[in-house]
Amino acid sequence: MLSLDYKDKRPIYEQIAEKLKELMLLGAFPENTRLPGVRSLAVELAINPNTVQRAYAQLEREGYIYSVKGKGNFVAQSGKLKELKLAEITDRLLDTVDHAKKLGMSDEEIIKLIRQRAGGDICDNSKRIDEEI
Amino acid sequence: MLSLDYKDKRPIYEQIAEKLKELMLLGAFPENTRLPGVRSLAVELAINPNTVQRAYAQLEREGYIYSVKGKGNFVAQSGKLKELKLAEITDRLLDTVDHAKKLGMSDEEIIKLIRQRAGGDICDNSKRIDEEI
Amino acid sequence: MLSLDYKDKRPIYEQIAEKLKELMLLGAFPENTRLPGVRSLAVELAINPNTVQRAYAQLEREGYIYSVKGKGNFVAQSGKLKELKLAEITDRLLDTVDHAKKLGMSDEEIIKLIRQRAGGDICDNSKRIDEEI
Amino acid sequence: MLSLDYKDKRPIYEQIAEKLKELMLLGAFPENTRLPGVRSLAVELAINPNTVQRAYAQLEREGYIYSVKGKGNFVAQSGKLKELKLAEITDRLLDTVDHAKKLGMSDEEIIKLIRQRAGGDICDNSKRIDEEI
DNA sequence: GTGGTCTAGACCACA
DNA sequence: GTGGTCTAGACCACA
Repeated sequence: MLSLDYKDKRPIYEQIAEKLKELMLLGAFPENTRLPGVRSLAVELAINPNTVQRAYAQLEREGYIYSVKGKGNFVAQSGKLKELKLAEITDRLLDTVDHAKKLGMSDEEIIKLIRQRAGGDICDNSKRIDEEI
Repeated sequence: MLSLDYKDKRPIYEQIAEKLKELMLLGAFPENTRLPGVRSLAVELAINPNTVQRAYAQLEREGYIYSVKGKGNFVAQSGKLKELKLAEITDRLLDTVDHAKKLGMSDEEIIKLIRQRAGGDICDNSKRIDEEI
Repeated sequence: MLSLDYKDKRPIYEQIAEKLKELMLLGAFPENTRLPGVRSLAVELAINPNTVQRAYAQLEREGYIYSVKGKGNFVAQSGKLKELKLAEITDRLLDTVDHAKKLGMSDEEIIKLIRQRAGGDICDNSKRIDEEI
Repeated sequence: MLSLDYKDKRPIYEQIAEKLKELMLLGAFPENTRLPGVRSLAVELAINPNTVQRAYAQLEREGYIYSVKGKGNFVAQSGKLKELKLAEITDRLLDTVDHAKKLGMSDEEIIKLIRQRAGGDICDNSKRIDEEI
């Protein structure tokens, strides 16, 4: 279910959190689904339970899951997840765009780069772009 | 000239390297300018010379500067810097775009988000695509 | 397991890296084998842990090993090692051949020298070319 | 006449020695030619006279030049130079070949690599090579 | 325990 | 003076 990459520089607990986050944001679990228990996941991944616990703690702190004492950890409401997903993506986009701009790149140059990378050239029927800015 | 953030998770040497990188990529120094000496920068930042040394070593490995024994550390050719700048930006863009796509977003949705953030909304003749989020 | 040469001009960390590189390229370790810990190797070689750390850091940068925080340093995939080995050898060959050519030697003269050194003399139907030296 | 590369990791005095060596080995100077004076070469290269002196000292130690007190430094006999040239090249070749062999490569594989690099394939009219070894 | 970072202080080669 | 290397010793995050 989850695969770890020990060559990855990020700590194991963060990789687990990240992977679970992705699965939840992609809608892989219905809301309120119970996640695998700390111990069973630890066994499955052949790692220390503390490490799994740490991953779950982080996910809870960020609002992706909620824990019920003695019951387990559960996936948050799907409304909440959608909100987190949008925030996650826009935050990262903003960061990257800000960085590119700080180095002197314009919005249109950035978009051009994305288009080149994507291979497609969908919006090329628009009028000369720069005159509108 | 440089400021350190001790709350930052990243190691000091990396912060220094990062900041200097930015300055160089922005063209803040003419090529072949001598950077502050290992010891003098250490005094200025109130840190150990070894830490500065480490930052400089990393910058040299990455091609941003070259060091001359007994003379100092010098900014690389501006041609080389431009090349590194483009690589740096596109790498980061790719990462972000990949991440957004992994979460189920299309190229056009990504571009739309950037446009919204930028304030402009040029390519709005495309169909509505945001309903999915 | 490793021996240091203090008469050698090269820094200790580089000697260590070099020796380990050789062992790995020769296939002395299965892939993913754990290398000796930073501290234990330091004790064994009677040097400072930082120096070992530096050697390991360089090997990691060059792709020979990967390090896992809290676990240790591990030998890279043997596929990766083979690739590095070929690169290492051809780089060095190129350098040497370039140097010999810069001093006015032809490819065939170079090959002849290697054959002489190797003991064999297979391609001796070529014209005499050594008169120039 | 001589150009320095400050990005080169080797010390300046070694670069000078190397360049002069090359010129002499290529026969650029008649034997017993007087080399430029320490001070004048230092001025020309905009470096410290000590550095030039060091280069000359090394060349003398290796037999490429001889110095006459109060007169200057002179190119060695061309017989001596030829001998040094051959030694220089074969030494380096031996080193490289030994290294490649230590990593498990055969003489013929090495020669093949050189041929590939050279682009030419001169000796291919010989019979199957491996059966002769 | 293990690697990663940092400090304080030293010595060396080079310029 | 300047960068490069090394030591001794400390602290932290992670497992």
